[in-house]
Amino acid sequence: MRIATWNVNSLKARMPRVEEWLAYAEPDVVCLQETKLADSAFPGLAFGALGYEAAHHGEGRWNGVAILSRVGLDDVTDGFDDDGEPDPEARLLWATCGGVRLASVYVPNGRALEHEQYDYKLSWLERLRANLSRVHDPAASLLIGGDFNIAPTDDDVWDPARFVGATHTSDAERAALAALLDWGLADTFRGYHSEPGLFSWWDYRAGNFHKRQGMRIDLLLATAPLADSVTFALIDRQARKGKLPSDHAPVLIDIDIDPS
DNA sequence: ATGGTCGCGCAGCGA
Repeated sequence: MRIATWNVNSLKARMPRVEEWLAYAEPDVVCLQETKLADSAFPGLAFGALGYEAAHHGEGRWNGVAILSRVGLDDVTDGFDDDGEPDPEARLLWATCGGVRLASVYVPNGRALEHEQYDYKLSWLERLRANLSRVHDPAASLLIGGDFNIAPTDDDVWDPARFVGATHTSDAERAALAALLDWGLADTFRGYHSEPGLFSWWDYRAGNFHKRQGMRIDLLLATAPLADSVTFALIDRQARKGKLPSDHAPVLIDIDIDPS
C-alpha cells in the first residue's frame, strides 16, 4: 500500500501536475494540503475518472485539505474530535482507507515567533496530540500525513543558522512535534533514510530548489504497526521540477500490508 | 544584486 502526502499550493493551479503525478507514482492514498478551494469547487469528478475516491475539507482562498484513495474511503470527518470550538481554518481531515485510519493535516505556519499565529500553531499541535490520546490507540494502525511546517531536527534544514529566531525550527515547535511522536507515532521517512539534506519544501525564490536549499517539513507519521512495515520511502523531487510546480514535493511510503 | 517567486485576485498579503 503506497501512501503519500503533498502540499499542492492551490489544487486549481496544480491539477495538471497532480494528475500527471498520480499516473506515474500510482499511490493508493494521497493526503493533499493547501487546496485553496471551497468544497463546491473541488474536482471530485476528475479524481473519480482517475480511479480515486476523494474527500475535501476546504474554506476557499486559503488552507484546505483532501484525501484521495483507490482502496476505499470511509468514515470521513473533518476537524478535531473533542468538545472544543470548531477550528476556524480548514486544516484537518480524517478517513479510513484500506483499513488504515488516517489524517491529512495542514499545520499552521506560525508566521513569526512573536505572532499570534505562532501561538495558534502550538495550540493546534497540542490539540491534535490531545485528540490522539482521547480517541486513538498507539497500538492500532494510524497515519497522519501532511505539511507540519516544522523541521524535526537541524538535519532537516539546509542552513539551521538562518532559522534561529524564526519559525519551523524553534524548540517549542519541535517539542510539540515530539509530543506527537512520544504518544506513539514514528517519522516514517526518517526511519528509512537517515542522511541529512533531504528536503520536501524549497522557497520559489532565488533558485533555492536547484541550490538544494530547503527543509523537510512534510511528514508521514505512523504508529508502530504501520511504521514497522515500511518497505520504501521517497521524496519525489521530480515533481518539484519543470513547469508550474508546487513549492513542495510529494513524500511517499510503501507499507507491506494488504488493504482491507 | 542585501532581493529574488508564487497564488489569489486585483492590492497587497501569506507562504
